[in-house]
Amino acid sequence: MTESSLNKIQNLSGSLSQRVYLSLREAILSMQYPPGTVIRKGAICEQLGVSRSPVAEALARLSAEGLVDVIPQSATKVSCFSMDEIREASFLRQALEIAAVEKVTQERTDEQLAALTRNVRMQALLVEDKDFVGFYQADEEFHTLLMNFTGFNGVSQVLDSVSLHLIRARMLVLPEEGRPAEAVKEHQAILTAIKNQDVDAARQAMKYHIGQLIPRLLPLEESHQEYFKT
Amino acid sequence: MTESSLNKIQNLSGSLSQRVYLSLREAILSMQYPPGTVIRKGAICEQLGVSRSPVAEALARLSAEGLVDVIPQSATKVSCFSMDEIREASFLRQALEIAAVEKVTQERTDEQLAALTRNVRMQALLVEDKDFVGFYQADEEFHTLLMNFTGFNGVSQVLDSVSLHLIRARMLVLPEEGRPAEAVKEHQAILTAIKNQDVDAARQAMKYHIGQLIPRLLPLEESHQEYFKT
DNA sequence: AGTCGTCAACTAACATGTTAGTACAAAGGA
DNA sequence: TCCTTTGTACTAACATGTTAGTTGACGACT
Repeated sequence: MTESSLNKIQNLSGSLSQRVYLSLREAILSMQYPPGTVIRKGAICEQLGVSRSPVAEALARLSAEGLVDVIPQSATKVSCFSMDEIREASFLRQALEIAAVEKVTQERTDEQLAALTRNVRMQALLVEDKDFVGFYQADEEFHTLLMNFTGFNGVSQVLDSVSLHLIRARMLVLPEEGRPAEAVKEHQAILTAIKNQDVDAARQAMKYHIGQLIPRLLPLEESHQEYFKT
Repeated sequence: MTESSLNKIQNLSGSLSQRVYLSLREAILSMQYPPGTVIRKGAICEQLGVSRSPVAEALARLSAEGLVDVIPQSATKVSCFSMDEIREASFLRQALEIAAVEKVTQERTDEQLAALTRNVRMQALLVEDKDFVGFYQADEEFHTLLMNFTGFNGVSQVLDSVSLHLIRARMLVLPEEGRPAEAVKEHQAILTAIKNQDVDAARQAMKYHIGQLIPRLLPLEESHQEYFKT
């Protein structure tokens, strides 16, 4: 692998710093750069054909988000998981998703309900066809739709930023037999509550749904010990 | 004002970038740099006696947090308020504080309850003495205590980062007659719910408490039109 | 007089040179 | 043999030089 494992930044838009940031972030979240990987500014510069300034800025942002740990004057590493961080991220995600689903349940329009219904139907079809990649995307879209239906444009990005560690850790979890089908059922429960404008039911359904991730992540601390903080 | 309105960075710790970041952030949040203020890298460099690199990095972080708007190749300005952003920040804060108070209500220890009780008592005394600055600090401490009692170390920082626009806007609200006393009562209601381990009451009390801020911020859009996005 | 095009001044963005702190390894002493 | 020490190689952090894009004002043309 002499060639870069980074996405070509030519395909991205924005300033160089922005493109470098997106490229590195993608590499980290997709586990192409697994936890513990040493990131050297020089190597990144060479691979992407840019100078050290935009790379430094990108790494500063990743550091602020907790995706990389900078050891001053020494090295920069992709940050390791810690079960505490994962639990915290799950807590934050739960808080945000619950608040969002409560608001949407109360204020939903028929169009919004229709869009969500369409999405969940699609999920069911994709699982039936065993198209798990497609289901994964539809799953993400379901949650993004909910966030956008709150009427607040930024909450989706905030959710992403607090869920970073979850997204990354989830890449390690093999798709368990039957889990996608369960997830669809949970989404349907949420949808039903939204349809009925039952705030308590929506909250409970969402709480349960988000809570399902942590137990599936727990075994990782044993099975991928090398990715965790000691 | 030839002399800097920025805090001296010598008093801060960490890397130069970090210190510049903290200094600028403080200036923005305290409204020393009101919305719309043009920030020139050169001027900051001169005032703080550093070169452009750490300033650039600091501004990049502030930009990512939404405190400054960078106009490419042209200028950097302290971002203006928008009522949408403020509503969104309030929504996010409500989501986090509610989740936190629910968790603390369920899992609280006697020591935690005692610390909160002590804090609220202090609040009442400070209001009685008309020490509103002291009350403001105790108020903040109350919420910080709650966050820390969730057991998650980072939630307090996440709360700060989503509440940035609220903190800044609140600087414009004059202390209304009687409001601090009301706030103490609301804190007492939250405390009582925590004491009784009544999750629903805690949620309702917190929701009400956080919700009180928005109506008090609404008049700003008229009275300080110059600080708002057009 | 009003409008459009041009140009000069200024800025952020980027590239590159310089400094200083860290880590690791080899050598010397206990 | 193990611990300490010292020196070297490497890195992030910082300073500074360079580029390119934007803005606003001035002047020419309508």
